[in-house]
Amino acid sequence: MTRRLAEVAKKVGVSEATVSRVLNGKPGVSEATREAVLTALDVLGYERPTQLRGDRARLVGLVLPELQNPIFPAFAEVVGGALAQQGFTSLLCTRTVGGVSEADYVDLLLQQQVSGVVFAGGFYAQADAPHGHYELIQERKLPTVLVNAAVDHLGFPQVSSDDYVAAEMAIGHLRALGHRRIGMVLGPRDHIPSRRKLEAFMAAEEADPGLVEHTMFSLEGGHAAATKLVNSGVTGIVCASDILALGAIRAVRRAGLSVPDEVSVIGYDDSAMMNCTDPPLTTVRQPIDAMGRAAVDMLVALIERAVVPADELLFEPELVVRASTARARI
Amino acid sequence: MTRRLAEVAKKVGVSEATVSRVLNGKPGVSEATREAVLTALDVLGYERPTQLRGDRARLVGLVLPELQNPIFPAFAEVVGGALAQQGFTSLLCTRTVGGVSEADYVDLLLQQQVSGVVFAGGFYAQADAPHGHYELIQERKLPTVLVNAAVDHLGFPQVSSDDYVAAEMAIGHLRALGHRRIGMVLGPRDHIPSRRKLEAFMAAEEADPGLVEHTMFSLEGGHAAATKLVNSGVTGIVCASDILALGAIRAVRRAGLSVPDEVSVIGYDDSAMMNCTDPPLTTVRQPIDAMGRAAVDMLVALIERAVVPADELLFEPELVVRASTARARI
DNA sequence: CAAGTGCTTGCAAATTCTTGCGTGAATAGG
DNA sequence: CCTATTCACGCAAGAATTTGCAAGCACTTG
Repeated sequence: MTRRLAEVAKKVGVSEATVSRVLNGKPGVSEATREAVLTALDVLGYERPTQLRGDRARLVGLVLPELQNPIFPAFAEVVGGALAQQGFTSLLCTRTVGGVSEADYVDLLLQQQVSGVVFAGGFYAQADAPHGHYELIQERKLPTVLVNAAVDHLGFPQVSSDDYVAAEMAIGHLRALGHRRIGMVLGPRDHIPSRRKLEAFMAAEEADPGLVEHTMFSLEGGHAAATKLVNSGVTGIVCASDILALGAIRAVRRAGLSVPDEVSVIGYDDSAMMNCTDPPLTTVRQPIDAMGRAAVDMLVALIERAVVPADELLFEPELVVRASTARARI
Repeated sequence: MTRRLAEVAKKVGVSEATVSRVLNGKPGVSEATREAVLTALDVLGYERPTQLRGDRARLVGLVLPELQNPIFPAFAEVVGGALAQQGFTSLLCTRTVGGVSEADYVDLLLQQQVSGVVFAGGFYAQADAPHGHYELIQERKLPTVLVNAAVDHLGFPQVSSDDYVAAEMAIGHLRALGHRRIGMVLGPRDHIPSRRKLEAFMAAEEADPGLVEHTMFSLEGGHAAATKLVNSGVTGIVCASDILALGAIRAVRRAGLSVPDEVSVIGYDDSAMMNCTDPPLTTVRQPIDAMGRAAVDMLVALIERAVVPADELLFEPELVVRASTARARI
């Protein structure tokens, strides 16, 4: 009935093929014909068929594990801003304790016909967590980018900061200050970024596997883990997040020691306000600005059907020396 | 008999399936057909069965102005958790600098058929900001709850912490410590919670209107405002947010003075990590846990068609004395 | 608890658009 | 005047999208 392209073709007296070529800017159409088609297109008010995902919603899901650690809100702001610039709207999905799981959010996002998803700090980073929902995403060919180290077999493009180098920097900084007995507070054992940091730790000279503690990413976790390390006599503690580091500082003080005079503490992330803490926290900064932007660029490329290799893009972290680290006493 | 969806389908000359797809924003419908269906829907005054609307998505929008101030992520966690317990999923919408406005998010949420919306710190709190999108919500009768003081005429139920009392507490605390020259750093002039705090300030003894500064809610804003106040010789500064207070502390130190020995600073919110700052911040806590839960309860009641008065539920804040305030020197 | 109503959704058919290939016309060169 | 080359264009295969059918699901009703 409404053979729209065919109608235009008939009006101009050419074949559908020619009209199609004009619409797509393909060569092989004479200037006169092209113009005639263009005019008819205009007159008949032709609208190109909606390129489904591209034009429909322009929604992108951003899935985060929590909002307590300020790095995640900060990352959300970067990604949200970058997406907005490209004409996308971001939907922030945060796992809640008693409630919505990552898989639930994936279902939701698929149902809402989002154009793509950015995951940060999700289950993909934990070897023992369920990964079924990621397969679902792959089946549906939904453009997806992961932020920070993931388990191996997923095959999504990734944007990460280099955990190995970050741990090296932190340990190197402490060793340069004369620390020899250095402890590490990491996330769960199956957490890939923590594993990478552990590798760097084990590669360092005089590394003592007994001085590595695994815990949850919370202030209390950092406190508990650091208490054990302090009891083992460390003079320097490298933490896998700033929150852990704040917990560690509290633990050191509870033990009657001073930071940084007796024990140095290094965080990771450089989240907001870490320069307002007591003492201002020495930490390894994740370049979240660059990472967020890169993740969005990749995602948009995927959405536009470009071929993006499922590689991991590694970003170099940066040591930010403040006042929670000092020369070793002894 | 009254196959309502079928009726629309017949009128447009398509199948029920197509109408259903349009109603649910599913892909696979041409733009022309979609428009035709939408028109017919409008003409025939189709209303989707009430149950489907509530049951299908169980989505609630949570609209926040930013994520830099940790009070907003914290609030998002509370509300998200409370909603999850009630079987709702929250969609976090954050205004981004160059990008998506509050009105855009309202459009989006309406289009996504959310069951309700919670606004916190939105344009409703600013007298001079555009309010058109709130009217749109009222027209559509979308259940909505506002958090913290709003301009008068909107008529949504509200959950607020009592700004007047909060300011009284802060000022009372400083006066009890012997401070007489007290300054105040507030948000924009048209910001209702700031106005309420100003009222309390003006009602206090010896209040000097010259010691009130209005600024943006950012560390830099607090810094700038506090610098002026310090130059005016205040010994105590009451700030309208913790972030402003951190900026104020920085300003006091830049002026070569000490907090709290020479100038006392009080924040507002008691956001996370304010006990880790240097010095630990004395602040007035918003009971966000109770507020968030109350907001969700109200919203759920609204969604279930209960009658909820469009009142303002006032929550009592709480003074948390840490180490950024001390007895006045002189 | 079966039957019915109203809506949603998987699947396959129908429609619409894209593209490789070949034809024929116009032009140029021999 | 004949042949080679180029170029626009249509044909038709095939890729992609839209649409209806009918099964299925959630809920109500007899």
